[in-house]
Amino acid sequence: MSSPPPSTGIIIFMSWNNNILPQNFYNRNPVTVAQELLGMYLVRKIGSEYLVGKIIETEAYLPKGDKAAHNFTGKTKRNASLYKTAGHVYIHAMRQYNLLDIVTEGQSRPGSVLIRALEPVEGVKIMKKFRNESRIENLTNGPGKVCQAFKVNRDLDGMDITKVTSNLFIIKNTEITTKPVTITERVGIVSEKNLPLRFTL
DNA sequence: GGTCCGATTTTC
DNA sequence: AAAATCGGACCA
Repeated sequence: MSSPPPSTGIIIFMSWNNNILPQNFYNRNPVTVAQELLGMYLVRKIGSEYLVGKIIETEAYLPKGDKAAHNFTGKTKRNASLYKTAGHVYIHAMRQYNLLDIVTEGQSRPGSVLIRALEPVEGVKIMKKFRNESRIENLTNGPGKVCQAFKVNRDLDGMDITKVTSNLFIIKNTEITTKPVTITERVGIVSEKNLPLRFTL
C-alpha cells in the first residue's frame, strides 16, 4: 500500500507515506496551523508524477469575526468547503486564478490557512510548463501561481488531503528548521488589514 | 439576466 | 500604475 517516491530528490521523501499531516494537525486554530505549516512540503500527484514545494508563506483566516475571511457572511455554495472538517481544502477563484486554503477546524469554526508561496523542490520542469514561465523564482511566489504550478483547480475543492490516497497532501519536514517565522499583515484585502496573520519563513 | 467586485498576475 | 479576465453573490 505504498506510493512510489518522487523520481529524484531528497531522502526525506523515502518514507513520506508515514509523514502525511493528519486531521488532528489541522484541527487547531488557523494561526497555529499557518505558522506550523511553514517548512512543510506540499505534494501534488499527477498521474505518475510528483510535484513538491516547501511552504514558505501562509496567511490565517479566522473562524469568527474576520471581515476579510470568506466565512464572514455565512455559508454559501462557494465557501461550503470551509464548513467541512479540518484537513479538507477550500479552493476558490480569485480573478482568473485559483487560490488554495486548508480548512483548520471546520464546521461551526470555518477558519482556514491560505497557502501563499512555495519554494519549488521537485517537478520544476512540469511547474514551468503549467505556468508557462521559465524563471524558477516566478513559479510559486504567489497564491495564484502556486495553484497554477501545481494544477490545483476547483475540481479539487472540498477534497480531504489527510489520506494516503489523496493526490494532494502535505508532509512533515523532518529536518530541523532554525529559521524564525516572520509575522506581518495580510495582503490583498481591504478590511481587517492590520492583523498580524501573515507568516513567512 | 445584469451588475459588481475581488485573499491576483502580468504588462505598459 | 493599470489592464486582463471570470466565477459567484446578489438583485431583479
